[in-house]
Amino acid sequence: MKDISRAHCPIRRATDILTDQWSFLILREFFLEGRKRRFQDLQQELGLSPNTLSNRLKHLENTGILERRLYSSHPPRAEYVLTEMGARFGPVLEALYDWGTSYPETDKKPKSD
Amino acid sequence: MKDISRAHCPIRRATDILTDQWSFLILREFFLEGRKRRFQDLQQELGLSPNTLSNRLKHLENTGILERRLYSSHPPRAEYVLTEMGARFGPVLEALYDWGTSYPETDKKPKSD
DNA sequence: CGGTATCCCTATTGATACTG
DNA sequence: CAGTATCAATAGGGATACCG
Repeated sequence: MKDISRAHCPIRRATDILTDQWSFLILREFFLEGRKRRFQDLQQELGLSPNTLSNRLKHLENTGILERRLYSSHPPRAEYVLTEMGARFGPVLEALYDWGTSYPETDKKPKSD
Repeated sequence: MKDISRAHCPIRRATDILTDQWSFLILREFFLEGRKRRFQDLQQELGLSPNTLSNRLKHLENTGILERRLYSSHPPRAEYVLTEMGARFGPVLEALYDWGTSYPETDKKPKSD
């Protein structure tokens, strides 16, 4: 592994933004389903409450990972798209996917402590 | 990006285990500082309270990512080491490191929403 | 359709003191 | 040294109803 310094650590910067229950999974939808996602799409795909989704989307917007585009307000039509920074997140998800794939499903149980 | 299905998604498996504030950063110490870490090392390196560290270490132990080795109880001497599964986490941290490196420090502020 | 507004619950975290 | 015990604050999250 390359030189990772603790001061201003890039991993710390990443986890400060992303370590809630949903952010990784929201971003995953953009790589799995398409670059443009709508509020209702995400809600159905992920099965989370609208207020939670709203909070997380705003957070990802404020941190420059997603961009919100409002096309009409009546009826409302909004789309969320990955920014440059958001698009660069693909390799992280791939690495996480690979790791998760090799995680044993049965002999160790997540969240059971 | 490869085929990522939502049912039994490996990324979901990963985030179920790791999306708290500290787990990524604890694991990072094992790649940055060495494969064997002691309780006090981690506490000083990360600057978290002992109960929080204790909780997270137990969680990582229960999920098969770290192994705890107790060598003597008086004075106590314990070491935490990466399991096979834990060692495979390196690429994820590297990808996250790369992403974090390209994250702009100034124009967008994490955790400020 | 794309959200807000409430209400409420729980997990995570910090601070601090203490123990074998 | 390696934790545990308490106490308390707070952020994340679910459920539900509602709004423009």
